[in-house]
Amino acid sequence: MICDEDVMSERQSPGGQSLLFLTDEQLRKGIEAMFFAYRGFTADPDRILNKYGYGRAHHRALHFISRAPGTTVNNLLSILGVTKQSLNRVLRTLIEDELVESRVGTRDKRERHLFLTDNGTALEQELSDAQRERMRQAYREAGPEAVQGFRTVLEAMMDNDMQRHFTRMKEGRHD
Amino acid sequence: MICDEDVMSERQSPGGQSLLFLTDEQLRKGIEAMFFAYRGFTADPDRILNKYGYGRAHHRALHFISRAPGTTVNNLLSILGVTKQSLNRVLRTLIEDELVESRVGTRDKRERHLFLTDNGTALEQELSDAQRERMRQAYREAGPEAVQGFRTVLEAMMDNDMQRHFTRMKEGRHD
DNA sequence: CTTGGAAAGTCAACAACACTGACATAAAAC
DNA sequence: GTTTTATGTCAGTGTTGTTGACTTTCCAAG
Repeated sequence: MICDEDVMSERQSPGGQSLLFLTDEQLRKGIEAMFFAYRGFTADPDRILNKYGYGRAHHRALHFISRAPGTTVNNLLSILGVTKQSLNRVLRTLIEDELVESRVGTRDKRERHLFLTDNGTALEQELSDAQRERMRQAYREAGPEAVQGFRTVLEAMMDNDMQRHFTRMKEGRHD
Repeated sequence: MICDEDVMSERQSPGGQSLLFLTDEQLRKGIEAMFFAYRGFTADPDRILNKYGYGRAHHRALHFISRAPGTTVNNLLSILGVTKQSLNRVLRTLIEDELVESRVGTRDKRERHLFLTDNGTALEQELSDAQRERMRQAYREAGPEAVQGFRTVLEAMMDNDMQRHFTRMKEGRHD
């Protein structure tokens, strides 16, 4: 599929550290791969969401509430990187449809803590199952070393803020 | 950053082929990495596009016309995976603004072949430079093996149609 | 206790970008 | 000569994002 010279020209410097010679062509291929892959990445959930009359924004909210149950609206805002008005529109419909529950904070009553209801959990599962299945397939095809590299490059591609969120997520911290 | 056990559980079967044990947790991390990374991937071009009053759709059109000069509208449609109405809105403004030139086909006069003008090439360069710089940075940080893996997983994540387009693109075929 | 400011929610207006459906024109294909 | 293909266009709609203005709630500092 992808031959070595296709991906990267590499030379060994005297000091032992490897210098990379990345041509514009090789970088452009990476860009296109990212574009096409993201389409695949979202295709399955999009189909399911459409079935229920929801959009990608609903998926994202469900995903991160599922990952960090009890998260506040503000925390979700900073993870998703949208305005509160935009998030609020989505949250409102999810709460109205009883997929998400908003509980007033005990320590700070201004804050709303978000949880998935049983229905919410069910939809999140359906979406997640589809997306994970595609991921699992890709991982299986590519093999373990490829997956390691995949994750490493993706992490290096994030903004600092996103890296922070990603790391906190990995560590199970979501306060 | 990412420890081995974090990414994938691997066992060596007697036959020598490695079996992968992918937990939902590991797959979810991959999903989140993809989400955050794509934001970083588009952040720089988005800033530039905003400056000129264009959007992501204009970038995509410019990119693929630059990659496949003389491509037809139909080809572009199938690459981008949008409706002709959606693409047409974008193309019209790019042609009006003299970033893209549309030439009637010689062999088949129904077809329009698309080319970047000098101005179009300039903007495409500006966008591409920013995106390639981020890509280069990520590749450098991650190292050559990681890049190989990155590309392999991305390709496995694409739909078949997208894989076809991607392969044709790689081979420089765009007829 | 009062007040400043943070957190959350709401309303209105708007823009980008996707969609569907219908229709028009030109040219190739049969 | 009819049909199909490629392209373009008009109108309407929906999701998701934006800004700006405003209110309510409530913690915390003075």
